[in-house]
Amino acid sequence: MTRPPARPMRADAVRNYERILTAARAAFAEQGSQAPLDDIAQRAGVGNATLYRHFPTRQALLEAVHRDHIEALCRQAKELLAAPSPSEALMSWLKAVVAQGSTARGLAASLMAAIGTQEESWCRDAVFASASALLARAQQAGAVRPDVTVRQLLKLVNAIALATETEPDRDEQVGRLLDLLLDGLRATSTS
Amino acid sequence: MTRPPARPMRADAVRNYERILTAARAAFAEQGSQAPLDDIAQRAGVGNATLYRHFPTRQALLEAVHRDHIEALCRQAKELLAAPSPSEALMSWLKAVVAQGSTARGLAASLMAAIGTQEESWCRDAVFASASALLARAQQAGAVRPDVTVRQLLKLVNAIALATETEPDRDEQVGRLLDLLLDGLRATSTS
DNA sequence: ACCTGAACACCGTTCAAGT
DNA sequence: ACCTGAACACCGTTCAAGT
Repeated sequence: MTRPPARPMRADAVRNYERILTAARAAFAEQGSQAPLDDIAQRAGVGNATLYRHFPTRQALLEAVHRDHIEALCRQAKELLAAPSPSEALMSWLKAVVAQGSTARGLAASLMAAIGTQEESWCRDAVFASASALLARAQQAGAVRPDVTVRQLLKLVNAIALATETEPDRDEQVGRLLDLLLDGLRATSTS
Repeated sequence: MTRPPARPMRADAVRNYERILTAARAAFAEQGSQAPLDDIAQRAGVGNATLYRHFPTRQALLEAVHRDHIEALCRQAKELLAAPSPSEALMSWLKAVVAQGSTARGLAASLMAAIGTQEESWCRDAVFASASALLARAQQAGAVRPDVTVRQLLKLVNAIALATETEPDRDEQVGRLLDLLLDGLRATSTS
């Protein structure tokens, strides 16, 4: 239900939808993913109930805001599936995931929440699909432990993104932590 | 300031202090670390302002509630410093940290918040001291990468605890994720 | 000194009334 | 259909008044 405009939408509704997204993007960037929804509505120049009408939950709003980023990640995953080295492809993608999560404040929290949820989540499904394909290929190539699940992998990667969100030297930190994790993922050469 | 009773405390104040702790422990266990403070005050049979008087912030209350657990972890760290294998000592301790974080709901979040904070935190100092000693010993023994910092280590470990907090098969998950991390921490034998 | 309930502020959610 | 502001509920924080 956080999918596109569905079908026919009144012109003012479309405009409000877009304005809310723009306002939310700015608010999340400035104040983090806990930014007050009333603030966002006010920035967008709409009533608070209108925000709620378009986005029933905060999670829905977060996913919509980060939709471009997530779609970019999915596209990148698709390209990487054609890369020569399955393990390097997976590694590259995970780095991109954390990079996105670090750049776009709130994306990490958004993903983490989506991973955990039981409910319908377009965001989770998309990310899971991308990660699954890359992981499976790396495992079939014998480059990554066969007992690692997509869920575990994403949880860990997002945990890193979360853990470093407020760090002063974010980029440096992310690189090192991710290297640690990726080393742990490697299948031991001696079976 | 989350330290012990300081100095002379009126009898009823001491009793209230204890009752709040007991109530908070139960509330955090049932509802997680976001349990309403008003609920806790009501359970304890005190005014909400009394809770606030004893514990100025939620963080202070969380630390006080988990004080026993944290002290247990510190004691264990001290013992493990005398263990024959520095690397196994570190590994054991980290497992204990996650186990505590998983058992006592809210502890993981509490620690994570403490690690990140700039402010005075008895909790953070104690855990940092324990972790530092064990990590340094393992690094000096050449068993763990020399470029891993205490901060990174604790962030990762707590991220695992956080990431698995709501998992159905928690114990299983924790074990596997921690193994992955610990493998990554190992110094490569070929220098 | 310490406790208390009430007041205040803030924010999410719902609803009756508008167009 | 969709929008709106106001109402309501919830919770954290502060304060004036009590003992």
